[in-house]
Amino acid sequence: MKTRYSHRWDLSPRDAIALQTRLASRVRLKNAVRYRDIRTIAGADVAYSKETDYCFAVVVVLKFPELSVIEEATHVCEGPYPYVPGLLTFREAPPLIQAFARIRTIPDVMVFDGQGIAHPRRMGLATHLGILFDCPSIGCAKSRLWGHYAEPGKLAGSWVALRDNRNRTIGCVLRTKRGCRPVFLSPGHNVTLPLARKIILRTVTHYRIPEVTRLAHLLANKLRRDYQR
DNA sequence: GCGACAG
DNA sequence: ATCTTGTCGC
Repeated sequence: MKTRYSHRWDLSPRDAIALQTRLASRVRLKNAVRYRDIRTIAGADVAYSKETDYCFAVVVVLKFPELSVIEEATHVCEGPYPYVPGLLTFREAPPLIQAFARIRTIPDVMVFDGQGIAHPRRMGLATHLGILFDCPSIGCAKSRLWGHYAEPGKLAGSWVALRDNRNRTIGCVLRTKRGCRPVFLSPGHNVTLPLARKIILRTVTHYRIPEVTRLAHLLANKLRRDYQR
């Protein structure tokens, strides 16, 4: 699978921010897919090596809602963009795009370990890649980057809205498992928050993290191990 | 100046 | 995110 649009990634933080602001106008927050038509879902993640400066990207495609693995693809590269809050996309998208290039199944939805529109410029990793691939996408982060919220209920499945400074809903804080910290869900591109929540809840099995990104995360760590170390 | 800050 | 084994608790 290849991106429909592309641009440079070696931008200075200042230019990267300007690009995010420009791209933000392209986000579409309506459903481009119906829940009952979802047959495949992709999860992506990147692992890093502290000493070698290498990064290991993984994309896994699962059958939905069965969650059986259909395809896996990886990409290893060196010298990723540094981590800068708000610019995670510039660090993870380049290797992920290469991994996606090795996937032959075009997924109905993509899920990323990071934010969607719950971002200072509404351009988190999931939104940015959703736009470049022109594919419905969801951001499922383990912690907050942007927005305010009240603690969600204690029971699995309970959630509260995540809102920005102007009190607009930009996502939700979802308790996927009782006794566990919640996850931060936000629409990436071409999906509404209700649909994103429905999809993610159907993708959570025995862990706090939905299977798609959890599997990608495990595979990325395995790739780093098997590589050399 | 101080606190916040996806992975 | 990364460096890391055992271990406290349900």
